[in-house]
Amino acid sequence: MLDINFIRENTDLVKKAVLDKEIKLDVNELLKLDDRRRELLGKVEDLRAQRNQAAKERNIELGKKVKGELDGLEDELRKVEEKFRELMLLAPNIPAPDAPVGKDAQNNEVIYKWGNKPDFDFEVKDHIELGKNLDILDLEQGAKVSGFRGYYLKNEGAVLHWAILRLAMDRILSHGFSLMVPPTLVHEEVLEGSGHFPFGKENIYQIANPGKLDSGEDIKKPVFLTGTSEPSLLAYFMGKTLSEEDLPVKVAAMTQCYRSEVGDYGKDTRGLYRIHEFTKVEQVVICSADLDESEKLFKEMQEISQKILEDLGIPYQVIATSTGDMGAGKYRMNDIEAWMPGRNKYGETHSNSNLTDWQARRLNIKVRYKNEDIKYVYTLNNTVIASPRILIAILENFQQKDGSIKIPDILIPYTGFSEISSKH
RNA sequence: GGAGGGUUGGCAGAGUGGUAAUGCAGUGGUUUCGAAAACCAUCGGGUGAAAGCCCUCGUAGGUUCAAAUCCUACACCCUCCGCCA
Repeated sequence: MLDINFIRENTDLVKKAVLDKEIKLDVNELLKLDDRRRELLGKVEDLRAQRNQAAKERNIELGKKVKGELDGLEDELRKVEEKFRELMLLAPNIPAPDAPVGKDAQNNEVIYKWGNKPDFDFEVKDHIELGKNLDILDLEQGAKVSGFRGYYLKNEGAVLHWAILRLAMDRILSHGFSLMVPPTLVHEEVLEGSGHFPFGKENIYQIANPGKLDSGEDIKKPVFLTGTSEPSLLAYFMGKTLSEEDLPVKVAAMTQCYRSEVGDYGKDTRGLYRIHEFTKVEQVVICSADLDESEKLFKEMQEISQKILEDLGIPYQVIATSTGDMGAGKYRMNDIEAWMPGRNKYGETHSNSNLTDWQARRLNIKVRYKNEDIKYVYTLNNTVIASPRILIAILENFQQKDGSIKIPDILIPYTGFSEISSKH
């Protein structure tokens, strides 16, 4: 969410952001609605002041007269405010001045490359074939049990999954992030707060049977499965005013993530790349309302993710996402793409975002400074590791001629084995 | 499954129909070599240059000229009994 005063004073900037991010919002309509809202609010507050005065004076006659005028206006105000809020939820954050402008991923810019792509002197297999041959991945049974995009990891495959997640957990703990186990079933306002609603609503699963009340009545408030732990980590702080010395808040969680992928029919239909549920270690930072500090923390998180890939020995590139690809709430977003030989291209494995105060306004998270100033905090979030997608890169980059997989040294303490070869 | 009690600012806590006491903590200041103590101011949110005005007593409805207070529904917390692990 943006400050309505900011929208009034920087209308052109907001209109440009709406255009660059391809948001369906008529800024003029929003401003007109705000005019009407202010007008009504003024009248209503005036009448309320009269009513309060009448009550103080026990002036029942005046009170009755005021009530008559107030009822209709309050009703209209409620309707106008509801519509106003709807449009406000669509107003996008202003992207960073150096973010590439463009409507989609075509306009993303590669800003950094690391590592040498492996040079195979044999025919490269993809993770599907490797996984099947080594008996560590079963997509057929996954589909039978869970439907399209279902999977089983087995044997060393399952161990490898948890090994890399444990490595990621150790990394964030050593960087001073505190661990949470947050809900993955959340209410609508949590996803609205993070900005996943209304924009990405179709990618979120809703629970069909949210349960019953003590009285035996069905629960009516909808419940959703989160696609990342970011919303619930942030929502822990919603409605709170933090103290300056509490910042920056650095929290992280490892949760199962659920995505319906309804907007991506026919995309990446094979293997572990695009699946309905996966496990992710995610980090969230809440910091002072200071752009420089948030950019510093953004960089810090970026380095944690890059270092993990470097320690694993996986070639990658860092992408500055374009305005159209970054999402409405974001000021800046960098993706990391890991080299995936089976696809013969880079595939997105990480995403790091700075949302400045856009989420904080929705979630009402503030900071009180020593001098008593109160401001909305800035929020950031970053992928530390997401598995099994990252396994694609590991299996495919470290495959050997005989079809075995060499495990990166850094992972051996977590796996307990240094290679996966077919012996089942 | 049954029976009670409760929810008011960061915390404690008054307020049972007339528009939110008070204390502690916090912040700024006076004093001090410095601190403590004391004293003064400030001390829920919004708007505003300020005065002021509006909002706010778990949430949502309702009754009333007027609701923290009365009514209805719901949420959450606590205690006890039962059951289960």
